[in-house]
Amino acid sequence: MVDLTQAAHVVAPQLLGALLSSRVGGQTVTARITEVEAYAAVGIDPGSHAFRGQTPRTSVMFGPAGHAYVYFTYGMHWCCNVVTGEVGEAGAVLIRAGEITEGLALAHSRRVAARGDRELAQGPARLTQALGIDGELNGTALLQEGGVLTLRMPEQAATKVGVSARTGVGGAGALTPWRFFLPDEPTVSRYRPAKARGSRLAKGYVQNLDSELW
DNA sequence: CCGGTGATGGACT
DNA sequence: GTCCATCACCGGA
Repeated sequence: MVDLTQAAHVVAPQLLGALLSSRVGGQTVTARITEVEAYAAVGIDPGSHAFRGQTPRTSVMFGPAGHAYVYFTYGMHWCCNVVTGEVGEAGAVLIRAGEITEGLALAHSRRVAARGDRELAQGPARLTQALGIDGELNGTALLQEGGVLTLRMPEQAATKVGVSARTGVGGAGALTPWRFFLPDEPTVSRYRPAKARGSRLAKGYVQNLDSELW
């Protein structure tokens, strides 16, 4: 069984294959998680929202594991994290992409721009949109039956896991390879290293590392 | 398939 | 004022 009170980068690869379901308006949409990113405890990860300490926005991250930290970004997008670690640590795993396995019609109605099933949840903001997740669900418990959001762990842990640097994180935070994904899954978002635009800095990052490296 | 760019608002320095 | 844990759309190849 997955222990969510462990560090985020330990929990993150174990969430690959997990099923995240939302029941909004009485209808269920389920995504099988194919890509995640880990954000470490307060003070040790410059890429984490919690790095500089607790603020009103990040208060959920400092609470107990197994709750959803949902935040708003770029003026229009929501992203969903699973809080990990002990209370006060503020670890989190960002759910970056998934395959919609239930509620395809409803997911398409929420994501009109998606050209096919694979694009429904291919990316963190696309996934929240397909599942109808927004800021109202910030702080929701994920491990209780009958909740609006439910996270069901995979029956078997993934044996083959892709590893890379995190997508939108630059600076010192880019040094830790804490993006994990299921190889050969079409729903994994295309890899775009931080600061790739016009910069040669991120060019050399490895896209797929052996799982032995972590 | 690929890279470039505008949209858009809130958190934080 | 600056920086985003991003997406959709456009044009070029």
